[in-house]
Amino acid sequence: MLGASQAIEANVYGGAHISASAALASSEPSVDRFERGTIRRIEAKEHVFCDGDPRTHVFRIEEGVIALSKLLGDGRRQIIEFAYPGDYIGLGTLREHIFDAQATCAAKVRCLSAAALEQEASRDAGLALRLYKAVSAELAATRALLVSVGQQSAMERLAGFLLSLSARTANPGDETVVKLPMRRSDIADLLGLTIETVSRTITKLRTMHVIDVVRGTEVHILDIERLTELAGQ
Amino acid sequence: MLGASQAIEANVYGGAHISASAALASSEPSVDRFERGTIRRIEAKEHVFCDGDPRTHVFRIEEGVIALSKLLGDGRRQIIEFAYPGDYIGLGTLREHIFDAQATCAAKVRCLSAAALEQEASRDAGLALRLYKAVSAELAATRALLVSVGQQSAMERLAGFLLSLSARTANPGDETVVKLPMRRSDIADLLGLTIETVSRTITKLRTMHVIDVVRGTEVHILDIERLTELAGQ
DNA sequence: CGTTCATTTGAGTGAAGTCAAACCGAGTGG
DNA sequence: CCACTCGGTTTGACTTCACTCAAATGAACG
Repeated sequence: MLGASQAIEANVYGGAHISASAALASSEPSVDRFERGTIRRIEAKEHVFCDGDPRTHVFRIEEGVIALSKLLGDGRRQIIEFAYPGDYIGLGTLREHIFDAQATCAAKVRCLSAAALEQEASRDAGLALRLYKAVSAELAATRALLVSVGQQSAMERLAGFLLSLSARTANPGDETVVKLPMRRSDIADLLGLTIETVSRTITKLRTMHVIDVVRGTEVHILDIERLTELAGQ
Repeated sequence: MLGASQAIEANVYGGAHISASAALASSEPSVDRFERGTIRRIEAKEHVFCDGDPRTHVFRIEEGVIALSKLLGDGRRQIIEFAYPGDYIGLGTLREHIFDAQATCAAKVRCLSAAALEQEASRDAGLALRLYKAVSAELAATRALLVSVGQQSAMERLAGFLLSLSARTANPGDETVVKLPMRRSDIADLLGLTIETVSRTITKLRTMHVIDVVRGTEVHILDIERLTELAGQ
């Protein structure tokens, strides 16, 4: 059906710890309109929007990574997903955002009017259906993360995270080099662990010669089979 | 806008640990067609569908509770949501189910053709938009559960769960009596805990005189303020 | 070269897990 | 009506994985 739907299914089956909503793009002119919003540049750690802000826009990531997260009163934070280029954030039906969206590194996003999008979708079944599929894919990815956080050990979570990153962002053809465009604290808050546990687990994977880490931000997967085993099912 | 949307928002803001997708019902005749599927009776512990089954139907819960869960190879299980009467399960775009749906107690579901639903939605923007909103509400609920499982202590998770159950299922007017139509193991698998921890935590709440438990399955909330505090933010 | 921020490593603690046994209520059949 | 079973729950004793606190190391930058 849609050109994008295959990419979505691939993501979902990959058991993603990251967003999987790339279904809105379309070649129809009636939709392209929403692809023409202004570009906004975001600094590392800058917010795209905050918990409680009115939901005026939907954003498509053009460059960089945006972390969607919930901050609890005492400083604990859960990251819900990392949104990569092609992903949309801010979809939904609520009038206000209920999460923070913060860049983990310098990024660019395209701003699309939420009201215009919703209005057009109420007339255009094709667009509404793409919205449905985009959110469904995101739901599947969030459920996969929930399974990981609820049931798996630190090692399983981290191995699974690296594999999902690899499947999602590595150059096609070379799945062994994975860039980590976020701090350890972001990974920790995604996986429901602490910075120290993430660091120790990465170290363990290095001493096992399953991965190699270059300058802290680039992971080379040396033994993808072993890594897959370590990720559990 | 839609009559159901208010119910959805109430659920989402309630920080639900349970499903929140009651957006499909409509008074339009073109949609009512999908509300006329056959009723299927489900025994306690019986499956509505299994992980891997072709996704031929969407189901609306009419009675009882259905647990959506993922089973890992070694027996660990994560429950994704409890679906209550009015909720839909089996929505999405994948050709196969990727979760188990199992009754926690005797239940009835209405079976609706997934193909017919999707086909109708590709013509009817209103239906497609309702699908979008239903899945969006479910996404918000799943995210809330992820935050709880990823960041909160056993006590916080259980207190939050009891409150969300109370908001969702207690008789309007008396939010203090909550029926638990599932085993301790189901609660444990939803919250990412063990049976023993769930049991111990319930016992602690009882000795604190925050709740009272009748015959193991009926919780009386004695001090809802204290319970709310214990649930954290 | 010093400052700052992020990461790693170490030592000790604790919340939740495991294993095991006791308890309880609902059926069932003698 | 009681004894027995059976699934589910509770409680107890002990263990462990991940957390906390603290210090050392490393990388980036003016």
